[in-house]
This record gives sequence, C-alpha cells and structure tokens, in this order.
Amino acid sequence: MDSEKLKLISKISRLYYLGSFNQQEIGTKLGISRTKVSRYLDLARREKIVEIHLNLPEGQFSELEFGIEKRFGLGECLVVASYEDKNETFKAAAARLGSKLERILERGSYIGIGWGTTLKNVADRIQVGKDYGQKVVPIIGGLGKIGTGVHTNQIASTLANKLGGISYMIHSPGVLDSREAREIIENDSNTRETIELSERVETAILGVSDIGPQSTLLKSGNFKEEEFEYLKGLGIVGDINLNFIDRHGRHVKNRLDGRLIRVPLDRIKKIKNVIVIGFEKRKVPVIRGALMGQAINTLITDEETAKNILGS
Amino acid sequence: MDSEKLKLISKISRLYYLGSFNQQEIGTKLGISRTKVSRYLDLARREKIVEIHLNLPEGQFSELEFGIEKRFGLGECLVVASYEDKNETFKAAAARLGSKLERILERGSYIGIGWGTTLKNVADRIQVGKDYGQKVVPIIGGLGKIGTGVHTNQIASTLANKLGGISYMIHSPGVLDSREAREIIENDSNTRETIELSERVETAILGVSDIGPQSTLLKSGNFKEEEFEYLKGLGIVGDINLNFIDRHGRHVKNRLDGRLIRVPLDRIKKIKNVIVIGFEKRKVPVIRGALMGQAINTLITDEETAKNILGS
DNA sequence: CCATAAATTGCACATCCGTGCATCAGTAGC
DNA sequence: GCTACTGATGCACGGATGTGCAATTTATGG
Repeated sequence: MDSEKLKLISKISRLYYLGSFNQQEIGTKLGISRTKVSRYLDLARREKIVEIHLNLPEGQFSELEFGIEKRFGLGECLVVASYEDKNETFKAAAARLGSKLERILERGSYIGIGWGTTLKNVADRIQVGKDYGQKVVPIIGGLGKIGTGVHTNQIASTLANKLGGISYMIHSPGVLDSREAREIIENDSNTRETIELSERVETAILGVSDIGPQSTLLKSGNFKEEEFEYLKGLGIVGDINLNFIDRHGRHVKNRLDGRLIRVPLDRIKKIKNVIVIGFEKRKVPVIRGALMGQAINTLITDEETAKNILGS
Repeated sequence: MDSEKLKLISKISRLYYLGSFNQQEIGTKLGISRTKVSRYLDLARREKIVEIHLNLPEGQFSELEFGIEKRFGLGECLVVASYEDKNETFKAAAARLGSKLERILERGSYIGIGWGTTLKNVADRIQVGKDYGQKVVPIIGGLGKIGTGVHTNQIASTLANKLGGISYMIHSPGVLDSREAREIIENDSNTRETIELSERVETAILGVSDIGPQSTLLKSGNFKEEEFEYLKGLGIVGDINLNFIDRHGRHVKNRLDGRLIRVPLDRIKKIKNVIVIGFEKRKVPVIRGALMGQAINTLITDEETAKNILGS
C-alpha cells in the first residue's frame, strides 16, 4: 500500500478511535467523503492497523465458552472450574445459573424442570437476589426414589422456594411397565394438567443422562442393564428429558418410548430457553448430541467436560 | 464490580468485538435488552476490558501531528522528518502537500498562492498523479526579484504546470512606496481583476515570514531593518500573506499596511482550505500566531519545528 | 490507440447504535 | 413503616454507520 495512504489511514484511525470525532467530522477535516472514511476504517481493522484487544479476566474459560458456542452454534455456554470437590463445581454452576436466570426470567413466567442428581445439587445451591414469582413445572414423570431428592417434584419445589414462586407436582412415574399403563396414566387428568402446563414454559432447566453404569437412571432402577444394551445397539448415546438421542442429537425410535411420560423432544425444542447442566466425561457424547441437534440454547458445564466436548 | 457482571461484560465484549454479532443479537442471545448491551460495552471500554490499540507505522510523527491539531484546534497538521539537507525536507513536504491536494481539490477549482522561498521550493518538487485543471491565482502582490523564483507569479506558474491547469499573473508589486501609489495600482483593472479572482479561491497555499534578519522579506529588500524594528515594537511576530500578526494571530494595525497589496487576513479566513507551509525555529512564533488566530486549516512543517511549536 | 475488466467513488438507503427521558426498583434515613 | 434519593432499566428518537448500486476512473490486454 502507498505510504501516503497508510498515513492517511493512520490519521483517520487515530481521530476516530482516540480522538472523539465521528466519520463525518473526519471526512470534512481531511477533505474526503464520509463513505471513504468508513471504508478506510474497515481497512484499518482488517489490516490490523487498529487492533481491538480484550482484557478478559483470567480463570473464566471464555475461550472454552466461546469455542463451544461457535462450534455448535449455541446461544450461550457457561463454564465453571473443575474442582476436586464436586460440591464446589455444583456451587459454581448454581451461581452461573442464578445469574443467567436473573437475566432472562420475567416475573411470573413458567419454568420447566427435569430431574436428576446434577439438577438436584445445583438447585440446592442456587441463590437469587429477589423474588421472581416463578411457576415451576415438572416436564417429566417421576424418576428416582423419593427421599434421594433427585425426583422432579422435589427439585421443582426447591427451585420454587429459591425463586420465590410456586411449584406444581406431577403424580405419575416417568417410566411405566407397559404401553397401556402409560396411555392410561398419561390421559388421566392429574397427569395431563401438569404436562399441559409445559406449553406455557419459556425456560426449561434440564440434565442429561448417559446410558452407562453410573447413570442415575440405571442406579435408581428405572431401567435394566439389558435395556441399556439394547439402546446402545440402536446408536443411542443418552437421553435428554427421557428422549433417547444418537450422537447427532436425533431422537431414535425404540421399544421403550411407548412406556415413557415426558415432554417430547420436538416440543422441548420450541421452548425459548432450554438450559442444560451436565458434567463428567461419561456425559460428553450425550451433551454433544444435544448440541448437534440444536435442542438447547444454554449449556452449563465445567472446564474438563468443556474441553472434552471440544476435543475432536 | 460483581464477578458475574464482569463475566457478562466480557462475554458481550467478545461477541461484539471478536464475534460478528450486533448488539441486538447479543441481547437476544443472552436474554438482556439491547440498551443494556450498549451500556455494558461502553462500560467495557471505559474500564479497559476492551482496549483499542493502534499500530501506527513508525517515523510518522503522528504524535506531533495529533498534538498540534488538538492543542490549536487545527484541521490537519502534516509533519515531515527534519533532514540535514533542506532539499529533502522540501521534497517530503511536497509529497504530503501533493497527497493532501489530491484529496481536497475538485476539478477546475481555484487555488490561491502566496510567495516565498519555502513555497517555491515545495512547488518545484510537488508531483500529482493526474491533471486537475486547476486555476492558480496569486493572492498577493509581487515580492522578491524575478529570477529568484520566489515571486508569486512564478510559483503560480510552476504549480499550474504540475497540476495540469492554468495560472494567472498579478502585475503589481506587493509593497508600494506610498499609500497613494498603492491606491492607484490596486484600483487599476489589471490588479483588480486578479485580486477579485481570490473570491473564488477554495484552497490557498501560503508561507509565513518572521521579521528577523533571515527573512526573505528583508533580504529581498522589500522592507528595511528599521521598519522591522518598528513592527517588532508593535508586538508583531511575523506575517501571513503580508498581514502582520501578533503572537495571538491578531492582525496589528501599523503604518505600513496602507502600502501593501494582498488579500487581507479576514478574507483569507473565509477560504475553505488554507494551507501553510513553514519550517525553522525563527518561524515558530508566527506559525503559532497563525494557529492561535484560527487563520489556517492545515499546517505542513517538519519534526523539529513541530516540537518547538508544541514546546511551551 | 481502443476495448474490456477491475477497482474506486459517492449516493441513498437501511440498519445500527448512543442517549435523553420517564419509570421503576433498591437504599438510606427518619 | 414512609419518604426521599440514587441508580438501573427500557423506550423511542435521531444521529452515526455500513453497504448495494450505478457511475466513473484506472488498469490491463489487445
């Protein structure tokens, strides 16, 4: 590039970024059109005559967050540190979830809630600054023994308390013994009324399960090992809200589907904010699936898991 | 500031400056209003979370240029290196003048031209890329012996050739022996026609003189030493287009004024672009005066002089 | 030299962005 | 508890900015 042009571009950049002149003023001052100033500024940025540097505070995992958002076209990713003590990780995740909720929740709106160990632990630790009058609705049938706290009703109740709102309950299991039982229960008004509330849900908070030996789904006795093996055989990597998906996030039809009570995946995809919380290596494939399938808008995870998600 | 807020601001900054999202998109993505995004970005810049750095090529004296522009509210300052060999300085100044003219000149418009050693040397060395069809008009009477090349007519002619245009001539001296002589000459149609052309001038290129022993004004015999002493006594620091000014750039009435033929200062101030070229320490006070008095829009000088201009 | 392609330019438009203002939530003092 | 103050918020407006387009200029090939 011509040296005089370079000098001109430098001068424009200086006036624009360091001085407080707008493009019109610079154009008039230097005897060129405003359009040209705009284009030269663009050139200056592209040629790195102007560099924009971010002093991002350390330890924030912005790189990981940004990387995941970019790679999967995700709305927002929140990464917390991976602590030795899992409780610390839960606490950190709870803090990020709280701040996210404070941003997005509107007074009195409906929150859909899933189930599981992760969700329980995060819900227990969440803190928000004021009362939001939320209505917290289960969007899945009951799973896990009552008393362990991982049941959706209990998590909904905890969260409603923390957010200063009310919670609804679902009075049916998530996994029935037969298709017929599921049909009867699902059509019962008790269940229907709760499930229909999910139509109003603008924000859903969900966990994900893998289908390995450590999954609460298995440990709590809802499924048998051979069923997991069968699911694996279909290419399934885990579930999101009891919707079994493959590594591309596609729901895979299977013989268990007919026995489940939960809001199905295609309806979840219509919810404005779907927040998934998930840690640990075993969950990486299912989280990836959820991301690939564009099923969720927000992911909360920890550093290690985030790295694994990004790792090819 | 709250750590969660900081994280949010970092994220916004990243999406805005490194990603290619606009404020609306970021707001939607993160669940906040666009206004808030705008204000957080402002905060990020003020708190230096976002830093804008200019990679200004070295050796350009941008600091000096910017300093003078800022201190005196000058439109544009162009600084060239101070070479041992004055010819080099003239050459560099000619290059900057040329590029400036290429920016601001419109085809067929009028250029007003002064006189002097500096102007002669710069005009001799100027190069432009194409023909502008300029009309070059003297805006001062003749000064300096013909043949030395410092006469306004000769400079006008040189410049017109370089710019691919035509030049006009003035057929009267700049300094007359008496007020009566000046009146007669000035009212003569030959002079009047040329001087009236100055009304059309949109760009003027001028030198400045000090009133010391090295001034061409003195050396060429237009003024006597005792006249300079008299002018100094009035607080005059030099002249711009034969308008004697004090250190604040104010025109100072004096007994010589009546004998001069030149476009007066108040009319010069109405010209859109007034470019002054001046080097050397002796000219610092008069250049400062011209700057203070807001008489000019553009100053072309060299590093050393620029430093002296800025030095308190 | 002309003809064609490529680049530059300014205009006009649509979008984008900063900011005054009114409103609302949070806080401190009584 | 009430009131007054401070700060945060969103709306709406107008100014600031980027960009498609057509016209012009410049470079390239014949």
